[in-house]
Amino acid sequence: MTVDIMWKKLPIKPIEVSLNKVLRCGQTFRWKNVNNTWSFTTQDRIVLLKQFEDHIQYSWIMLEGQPKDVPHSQLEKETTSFIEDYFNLEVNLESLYKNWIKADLLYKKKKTPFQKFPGIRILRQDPWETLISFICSSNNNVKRISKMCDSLVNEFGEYINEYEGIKYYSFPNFQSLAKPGVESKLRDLGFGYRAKYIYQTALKFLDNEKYPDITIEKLNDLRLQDYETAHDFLLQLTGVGPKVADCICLMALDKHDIVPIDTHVYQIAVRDYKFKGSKTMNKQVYHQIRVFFKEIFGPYAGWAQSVLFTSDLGDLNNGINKVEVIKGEEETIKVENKRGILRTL
DNA sequence: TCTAGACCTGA
DNA sequence: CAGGTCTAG
Repeated sequence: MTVDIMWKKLPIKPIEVSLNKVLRCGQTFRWKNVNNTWSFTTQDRIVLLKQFEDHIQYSWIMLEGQPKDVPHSQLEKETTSFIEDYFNLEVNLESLYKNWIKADLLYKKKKTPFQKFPGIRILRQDPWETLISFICSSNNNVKRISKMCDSLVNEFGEYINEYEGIKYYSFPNFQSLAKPGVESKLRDLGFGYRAKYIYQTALKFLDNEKYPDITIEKLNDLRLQDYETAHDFLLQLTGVGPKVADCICLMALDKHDIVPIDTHVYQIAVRDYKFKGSKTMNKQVYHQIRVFFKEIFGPYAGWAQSVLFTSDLGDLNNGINKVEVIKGEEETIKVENKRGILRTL
């Protein structure tokens, strides 16, 4: 059975969103690049994206066996809404970059990463998915995190449909991950000690007796709460420390000013912004650096940080999500790897 | 309260 | 060593 795909256009330039960077810089681990088309699943469809010079083409494939009586125009509207929401398109990135460049040039003599890496924005991802993905990220690398997220949807998600010979599944809900045996299954899949974290966290959402306060509704509601409330809530969950909590705050809960401090960002602060380094990374230093970056870059400091992080990352093409590439058309991103002295935080 | 070590796995 | 967290003392 062949599926008809109708492509639609959104007038967005690469300077506002660079899919190749945004979808591979360690915010999301689940987009696949199949023959130069990006693909992702929501709960009820596969979303497809393709970037061009002055627009992005998008399409979708519905959950298999869906009733056909929903008008095409409505499905299109839903898909557009998802894209606008997921990519935070109401935020004008170009004007943010202008301010960041101005601020950054006070610290840099020549070009800043913002001039070399346009189009990097923070996504507005689903809180539950972001929570589980970033539990996987602890002491881990992008390639393996991507592989783990792929295992997660294939093993525990619901089947959506097929595209280009690949079967797509939705991201599993907490009920699926709280079932008996999930932990050992995750161990078998190579999750290591994170298997326990994920299972325990899912259990807390399931067990309304012991944890009446921990529900998906409350998690989603954190978008409307202040940062401290959100941060404290997340710290209750197993496998979530200050760094992972901040990633979730920034990438799912609309806390645009929060800069997650990891080994990388710490080094950037010391190396490029003359932050007075301390030997150990404790809670106090963590807080100091976050305030430090917020003072430099302002209310969207978390967004700015992702540009710095990506420019420092070097090879973005290291994930497993690149499925197949048309010969000779691969976009190569050349970056000198500036990683200096090492991580003795 | 705060600081070292252990912790899964794969490159 | 990888975008850390948990635990004991």
